[in-house]
Amino acid sequence: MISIDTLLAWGATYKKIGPHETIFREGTEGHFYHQLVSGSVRWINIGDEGNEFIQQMIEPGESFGEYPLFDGSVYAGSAMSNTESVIIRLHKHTFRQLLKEYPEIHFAFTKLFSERLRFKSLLLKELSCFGPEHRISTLFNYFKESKKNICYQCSQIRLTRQQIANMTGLRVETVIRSIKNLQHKGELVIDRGKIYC
Amino acid sequence: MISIDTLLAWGATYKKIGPHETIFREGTEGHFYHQLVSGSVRWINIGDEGNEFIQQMIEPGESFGEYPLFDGSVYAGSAMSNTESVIIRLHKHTFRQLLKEYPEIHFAFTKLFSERLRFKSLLLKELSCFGPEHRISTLFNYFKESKKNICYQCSQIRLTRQQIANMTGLRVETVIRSIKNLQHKGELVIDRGKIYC
DNA sequence: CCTTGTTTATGATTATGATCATATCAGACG
DNA sequence: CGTCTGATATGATCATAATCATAAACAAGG
Repeated sequence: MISIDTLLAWGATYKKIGPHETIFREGTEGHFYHQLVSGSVRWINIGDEGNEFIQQMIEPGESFGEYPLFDGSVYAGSAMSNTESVIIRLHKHTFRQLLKEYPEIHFAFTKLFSERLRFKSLLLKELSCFGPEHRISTLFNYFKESKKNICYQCSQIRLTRQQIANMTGLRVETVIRSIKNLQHKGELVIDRGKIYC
Repeated sequence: MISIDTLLAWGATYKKIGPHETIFREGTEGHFYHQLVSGSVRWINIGDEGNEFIQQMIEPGESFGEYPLFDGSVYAGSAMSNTESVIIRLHKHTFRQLLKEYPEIHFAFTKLFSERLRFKSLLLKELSCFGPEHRISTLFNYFKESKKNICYQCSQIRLTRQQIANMTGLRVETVIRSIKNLQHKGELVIDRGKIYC
């Protein structure tokens, strides 16, 4: 979102994260702007029986955990690393100063929020109105258009079926069976378990 | 969101809307900033068999349909009036000029977006991880805290069971039965069909 | 090449919310 | 006051995804 140079100039610091580590926890106060430099992070909620809902998979260059910086409330979800990762952090106060200094960066954030709201609205509509196959199909289309969680050369979905389940409110088995059905309908291709669409 | 005076000074115009009218339609281009002055509007998606998902009930003073103003894409849902309403509109271009002129208004919008993202994240978590009673209970708690869709004197929920169903991805009958259960558990009170919590 | 752990796959059974069918209630209005 | 309409209520049945159980495939590492 923000160039590394700008962040460093404003006093941001790097932080190295091991695999399967918690970066921040739902319900706690947030004092930092976070941006992923390398690796992979997921932003999740955890239900009663430890079941996970993935709100977003964060890819290098993307920011995460921003709500507290704008509305002053606590984190709405937890951030966990999938692999060894590097993040860059900036203090909340400095971040807000930076936005005031650079209105164009502020507008970029409003645009980002707009797109995220759009995606969450889409997902809500899906979870509420449609069955498994439709949900998965819509999710894949979104990945394709936004070039997220997908290899942009070979169109391979870079998520496990468990992760897809955790993004659509379904169980692994249902995802596996639904994807099979979508293959039979010719909507996608499965080769050695890998999904291409 | 923005004071009527400011809006008028920048050339906004009033528009009167009859009951059950469409203000804008999902998938079409958006050229206006909309703010509800009086009446009631809902922002919805419509599924395959005409079933409705209510993304938001808009109350006087609130703005709606802003995504296209920021990310340049089409409307993510349709806006329909529930009752006779009055809205005030400002051209997209003028709106963006206004934001540049008043950074504090821009920050107010970022905050609003933050809160909306927070709510949508919460709902997604609910739809994905929890059953009917939990969903409804969480929704009511949100109404209580945010003072939305609730009479702030008597705590009466100002929504029909059908509308609650359309916000939680459930059917009316399920909502009716779940609310009954919540009453038995003492989580709320039902009097002549009205829900108090 | 074999071993180990994770991911994908598939069948059988079950539980839950959707659906269908009807009935009752509350409020508005002439 | 009766009439009408939209909302709430309740029982019976059904369909679908969850759950449980188990197996096969694949990737990584020595």
